Amino acid sequence: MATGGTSSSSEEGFLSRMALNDNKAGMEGLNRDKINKIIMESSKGSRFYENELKKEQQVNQRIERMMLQKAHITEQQLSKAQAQVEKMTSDLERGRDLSRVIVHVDMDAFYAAVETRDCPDLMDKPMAVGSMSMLSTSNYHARKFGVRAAMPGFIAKKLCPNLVIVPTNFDKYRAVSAEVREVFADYDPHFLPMSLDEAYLDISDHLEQRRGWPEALRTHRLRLHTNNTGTTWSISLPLSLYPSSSPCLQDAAGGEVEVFGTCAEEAVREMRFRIEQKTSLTASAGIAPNMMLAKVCSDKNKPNGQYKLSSNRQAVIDFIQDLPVRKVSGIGKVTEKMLGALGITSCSHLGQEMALLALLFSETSWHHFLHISMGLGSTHIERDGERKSMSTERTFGEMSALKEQFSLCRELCQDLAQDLQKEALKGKTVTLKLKNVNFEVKTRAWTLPCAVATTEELFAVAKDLLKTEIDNVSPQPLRLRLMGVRVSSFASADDKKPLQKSIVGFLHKKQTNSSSTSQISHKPVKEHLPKPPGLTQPSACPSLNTNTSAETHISMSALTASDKMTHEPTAHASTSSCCSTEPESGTDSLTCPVCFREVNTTELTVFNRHIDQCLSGVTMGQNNHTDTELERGPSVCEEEEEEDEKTGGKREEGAMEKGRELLSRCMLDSVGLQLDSSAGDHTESTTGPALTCPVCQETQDTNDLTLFNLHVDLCLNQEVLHELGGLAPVDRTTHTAPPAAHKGLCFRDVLFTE
DNA sequence: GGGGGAAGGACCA
DNA sequence: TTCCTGGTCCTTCCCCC
Repeated sequence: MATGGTSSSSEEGFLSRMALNDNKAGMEGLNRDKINKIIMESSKGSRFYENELKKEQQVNQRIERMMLQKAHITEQQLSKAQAQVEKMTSDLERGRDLSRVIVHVDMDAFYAAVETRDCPDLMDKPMAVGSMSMLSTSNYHARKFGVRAAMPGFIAKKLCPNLVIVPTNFDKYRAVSAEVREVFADYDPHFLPMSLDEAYLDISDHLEQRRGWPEALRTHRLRLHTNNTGTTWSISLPLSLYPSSSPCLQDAAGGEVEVFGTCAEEAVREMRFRIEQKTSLTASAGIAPNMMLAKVCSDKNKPNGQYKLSSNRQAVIDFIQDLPVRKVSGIGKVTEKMLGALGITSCSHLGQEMALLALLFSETSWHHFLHISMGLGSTHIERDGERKSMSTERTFGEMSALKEQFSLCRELCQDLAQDLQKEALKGKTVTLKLKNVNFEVKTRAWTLPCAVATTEELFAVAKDLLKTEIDNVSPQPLRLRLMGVRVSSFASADDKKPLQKSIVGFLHKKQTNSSSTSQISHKPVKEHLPKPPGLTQPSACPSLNTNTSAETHISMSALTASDKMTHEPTAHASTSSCCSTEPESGTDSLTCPVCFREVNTTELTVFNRHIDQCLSGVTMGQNNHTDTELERGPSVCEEEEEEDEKTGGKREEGAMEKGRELLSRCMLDSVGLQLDSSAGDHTESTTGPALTCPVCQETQDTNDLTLFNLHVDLCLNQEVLHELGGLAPVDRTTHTAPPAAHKGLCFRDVLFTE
């Protein structure tokens, strides 16, 4: 039921949001009114409906603000914007590239088609793949009833009582997708898959080669297929579905063959033919000079069809003229509605109102609109760069019990940790996503100074974020219907490189450390530095390895933590001189990884003592190192020191304590890493002083680093388990870190076991 | 005022 | 009775420097 005060006009508006989106192949000419009535009746009064109503109102408010803004635009502003648009238009026009042949291939009703292929009984029935909660796709029979992807199954059933709902089988779809991709690769080895059933290809190079191909290379034989019931049938479709200039011939064995031509349309027709031969599934394709247009074109003759847009400017402009904005990828229901409020429904309108759009929308948005209105898009297909985030989430019936919530949280962290491990990723930002029973979504994120990846590390952060949310609604229970955990801010490729074999490398004289300088110096210094520990971070750096001993020190990505704490200061030390290509020579000093100062000694014993003092805080009175110093490094350190003198050195000691602790912990990571790398080389590792465990502080009766590592692992695990009980996110209003168990960490003996 | 993190939302398949 | 999942990008807000 609509909330009080809901006017009929807002319901009308709401209907546009909830109503059938028939912007999909196979859904033209439906009885929209009848379908929408059923959808509304099924949805009204539900929490989902209420939430949609709320979102609709927010969009309406956005539109109102926009219209108000529009009313205040002066002629002068408009003409200025017009000049700006015109300049940009001519710049873009000059750069227009019509030389590439881009193809967008989309499998027809993919999941449904796979299921139908494997169960021909479904052939003539309306069917959908998914569940009563949600459908992934539907076949063309079902679409005639208004049943489509992203529709709940129970509503679909009301629209089409005879609908057969088949559960999803992603393993099967992945296998078929792999077969399809094998065909794609023959036309563009660098094709860009967008999902299991969709890809972009640049076939320009293929066409170049194809022109010189003999007919035999362009001839494909029709094959017989056998389905899983043992029935054999010819999968050759009527040739009319493959309109071609080339004849259908018979080969020597009497089988039918198809000869394809050399032009783009023929190449794509051949590709679709081969996909169909290989998988018994049909695909549709669009051929155009860029990705944006190819995507629109692939929808033109769906299903089992293709459309080519000529590579000349006028053809592109003509094609764009009457294209509804909603057909363009990237323009969804909200943008469509906002543009609609300005009277813009087609791409030609978009072009006409560009000056207005430049004043009402952000630069990114109106630039995007301008590209669309000119029919411009990317002509360079490149695979996505590095992954930006990884997440897992789960929807369930109402969950209010704390125990269940924390247990699920841990499960999600575990799943995510496994996924991260598969791709050897570690990230610094952990985000908890919660959707309550009213469909309100909240995300709560925390960024750590070190990259994390294990279940315990993720859970340590996620559970604190969850706890905070639970506390916020207390004494009411947190009534959830979805929970998710995401990790982002992955360590960059640079960070992953083993810049330094061990922390000892860092302690070498600066001139010996040119490699790390060259790796890092091109980036702004600040980017590489950890946030001031204890100032904005939640809890003890969970990058403490909590893995089992087998994996504790070998993780490559663990380098990120050590990089942050060991390489960066080095980079820092060299940053001051990085502009000079001349390495500093003749320096008889070592740089302290804690205070970043140069210690005038090359004696490790003396230097060790200095580090110990820095870490234990004994020298605080003399040093007054602050977290800010830790962040900025030596060049700023001195200025701060002067400032400190002026301000009487009043700094937050608690924060400093945290900073030292955090630093110590992150350095422990480095130590672990070093130990492990040395552990692989026993000839080097079995000499040296007795080893003192940096966690329990006890001297171990062994020189064997493998054994010693095992001991440290055990101690660390215990330490972390202890900590997991007491982590609390930082109070963002006061910016103080939560208390965490601090141990005066002395890892000198471990550091210098060379 | 700019940079950057957090939060939320749009959009896609 | 019942409305997904996993990802990217963008905008807005706020804090800090």
